[in-house]
Amino acid sequence: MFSPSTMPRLSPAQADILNDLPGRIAHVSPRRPFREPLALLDEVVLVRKGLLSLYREDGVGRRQIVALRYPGEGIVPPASPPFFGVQAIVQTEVLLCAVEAFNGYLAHHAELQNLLSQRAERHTAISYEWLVNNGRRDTTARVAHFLCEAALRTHPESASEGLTSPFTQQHIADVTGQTPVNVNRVLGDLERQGLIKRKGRRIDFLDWAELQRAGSFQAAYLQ
Amino acid sequence: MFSPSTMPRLSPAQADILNDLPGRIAHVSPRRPFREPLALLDEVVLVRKGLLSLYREDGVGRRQIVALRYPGEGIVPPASPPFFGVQAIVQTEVLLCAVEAFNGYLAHHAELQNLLSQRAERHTAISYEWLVNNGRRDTTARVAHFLCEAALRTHPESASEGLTSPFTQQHIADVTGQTPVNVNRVLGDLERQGLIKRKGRRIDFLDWAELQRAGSFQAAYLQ
DNA sequence: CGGTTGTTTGAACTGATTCAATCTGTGTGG
DNA sequence: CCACACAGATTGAATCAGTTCAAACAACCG
Repeated sequence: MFSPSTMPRLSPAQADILNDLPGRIAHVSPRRPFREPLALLDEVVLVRKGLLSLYREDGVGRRQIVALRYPGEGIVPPASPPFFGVQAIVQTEVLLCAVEAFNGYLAHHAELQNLLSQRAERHTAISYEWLVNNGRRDTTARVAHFLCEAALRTHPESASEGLTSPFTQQHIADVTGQTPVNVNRVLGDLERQGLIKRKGRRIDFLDWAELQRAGSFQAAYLQ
Repeated sequence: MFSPSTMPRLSPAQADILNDLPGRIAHVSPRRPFREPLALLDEVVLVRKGLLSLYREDGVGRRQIVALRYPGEGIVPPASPPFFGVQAIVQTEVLLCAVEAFNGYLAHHAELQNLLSQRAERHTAISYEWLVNNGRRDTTARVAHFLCEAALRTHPESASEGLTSPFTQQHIADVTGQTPVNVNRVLGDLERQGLIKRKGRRIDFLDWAELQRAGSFQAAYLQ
């Protein structure tokens, strides 16, 4: 079920269309890649529950997560074989919809077209922001920024309180371009600075304003 | 004039459509930003000659170039005010086309739709690749990679020979997320390693295969 | 309970930044 | 044709952020 209540920025009308879409449900385990890079991807993938990552691997086996797909978001397979792989961050439920069927719907539902172009625009904005993050900010800012973004993307209305992080420190390292060891130290720093408080997977934000400042985070790019 | 001969990956039919597009020609100087971040951008921008950069600025004034637009490529303004700025790398000639007029053409020319979605796909691929570059590769690889990409995007057929670089070392630093000082050292290293040879703006590739290896460059993502 | 996955910590090392100075090339005006 | 200005390139020395390697620890699960 696609539902506006659990999926930020999804209108009821848009949810209805997604629920009408033909296709099959699949469950994706975080353990192994769902699709390897360059493997055939001939269906539109829509996340219903959980969280997917798109990643690239460098020649040397160093992994970089290049995008995330939260519930209500999806992946439209490129015309040429995709150079990225897909792997779940947590146990994930997806709707797989044949490209032709999807395009059929697309042609007749302006609302779906809108949704798609909005999402594309937003994902582009996020890519650019990540580029700034990895290119121009120090590791502390990168992690702080990522935490802010993750909280806002999961539940915008209560982002300032924190999030129950689905990510391992390795994941955060793969997004922010560092080693898991350093991510650990940075998280420790943020905690010592009184910006966050960790208990298990839960990360409470103790000072939302200051955390955003530490990450040079400005929510505008998420629209 | 949009022409397949000077614009890689542009079919004659696509060139015809672009040449039919209504709009005004403008000349953009590399000195100052064409559009500041968040400034109104209500026209489609199409590069006819030259080279544009899309950039973001961090709070601290550190600049990151997030995308480049070569001749035949363009910028479709996002629905919300763009969080990126636009600045020319060299003196550039653009066609500015009102969004409504452009959308009118778009609705009636499948070929233009194809062009647009191909380009969008390609630009996404490049963003992801840059993310890997900045996140996971050392500075030498980043510069080598960037040189390979730049040569291929300007003249695919003779990329292996090198390029007449329109970029200052500052530009390369802004793309690859480092300091211009270090870019200088890296270029020196590449030259000392016998991979490139510089005379002024001209960069000759002495060992195309090895340069690609040094940059973990695999052209597939450019399709 | 043993195995696996993830987190935490320490110590040594190194690549890249920073800051500052110098050098080179190009264009402009006298 | 020279003098000057300016943008960009080059080099050196000191510093530091982040990596690497290695090991211990904690939490979770069948």
